[in-house]
Amino acid sequence: MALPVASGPSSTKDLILEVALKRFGDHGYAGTSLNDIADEVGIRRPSLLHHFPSKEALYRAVLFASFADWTLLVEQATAGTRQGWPQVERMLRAAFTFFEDHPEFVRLVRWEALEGGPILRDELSLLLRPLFDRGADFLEREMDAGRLRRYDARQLLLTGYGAVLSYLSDGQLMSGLLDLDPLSPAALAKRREHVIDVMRTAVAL
Amino acid sequence: MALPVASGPSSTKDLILEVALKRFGDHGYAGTSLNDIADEVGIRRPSLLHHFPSKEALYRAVLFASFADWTLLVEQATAGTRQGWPQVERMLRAAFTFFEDHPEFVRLVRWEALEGGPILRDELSLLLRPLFDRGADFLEREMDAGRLRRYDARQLLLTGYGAVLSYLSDGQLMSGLLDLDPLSPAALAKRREHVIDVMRTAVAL
DNA sequence: ACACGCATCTACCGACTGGTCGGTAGTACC
DNA sequence: GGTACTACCGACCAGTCGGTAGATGCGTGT
Repeated sequence: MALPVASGPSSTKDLILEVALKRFGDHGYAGTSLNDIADEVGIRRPSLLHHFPSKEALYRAVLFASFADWTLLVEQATAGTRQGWPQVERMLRAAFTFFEDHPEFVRLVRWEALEGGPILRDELSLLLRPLFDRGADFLEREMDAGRLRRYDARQLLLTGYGAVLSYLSDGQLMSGLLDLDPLSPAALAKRREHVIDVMRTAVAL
Repeated sequence: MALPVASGPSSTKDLILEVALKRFGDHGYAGTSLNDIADEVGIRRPSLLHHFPSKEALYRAVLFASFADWTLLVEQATAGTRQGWPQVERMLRAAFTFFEDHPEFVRLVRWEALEGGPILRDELSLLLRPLFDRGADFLEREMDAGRLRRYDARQLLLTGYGAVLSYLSDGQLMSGLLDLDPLSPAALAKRREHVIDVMRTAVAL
């Protein structure tokens, strides 16, 4: 009985998903061809289409698989009964760590948010909305209890979303504006602590 | 001598630029075909290629024209000698108004930041960097003078960038998470005041 | 030994891509 | 009345796209 290794996709299908996630994340849906993916997997395009019936089906599978990971992390990070700023910081740190470990996911989400195709509008929103509402409810509860400074809870969530994801998704732009590699561990740590610092000053009491 | 009307492109070339900006902003470089643009302009593709020698040349022209507008706005908003938070708020409001008026520009920048093609890396960064440095210098000066709370100035700029642009670029995602049209005047005003509110709390003294 | 099913292949399709070619109106200048 | 120029067009090019059809090989169960 072999140990399941985190980074070792055994089946061809898993390998396709892994490669597709990278390619879609790097170049978006329109900018990625099935040949690109198949070549990197080491098979021909028809073989790829044997595992997934169409390009859109593959893209959908990649998107939902990634999103499931994200949902799982949110569940873990929001378990427990912590309150006020400590819980906000806990969530921020968990999100940051997750995004650092899944940079392709961040970029995939950004492509999807930008393109705004039917998948996002009709299906992904339905999955995202509960998480968003839960976060907003938490913030509102804590604001009511006087443990956080009062803002519009939903707007605050979007501000955090933008502050964290923009940095991680816009790599080329960042490396043109900053002096060191924006995705290096040092730069990521700096970014993380800065966002937490700003948010703490803005919302903690 | 005719009055130059802001929204009236007289020549075919200007019309092409206008349509191309919209298409590239909506679907990105790879997701836009020259036929799409030519059809909307009302000419055939060869005629379009008579005005611009290639797709990339057209894209480049669109990008630099938009960027020139943005540079101009920054110049205007930073003229004068205002200090501390009032100047930060002034810049924030100017930027927000500009982005509201040029939604295609916001999305174009986001596509470019995400795709990270050679244009961004080799040329756009050179134009963006001075603006970025100037902003960072201003913030550092004001922090040194004790008129703003101390942060890493460059990180703070990036935080503002993400907070403002993410909302405006990710329209479909926002409309799935918020209840009213995220680009309606009411929603935009709400977003603007929220971002300013958070930033004021975070940096004003 | 044989049949079955899965994974993969080669070969091909129609649609579309960015780009080129030759040609044709209309117009301005000399 | 030439001549030259701009703006446009239809036809065509080679290449790529996503997707399909049919054959081959290979492992397994009977």
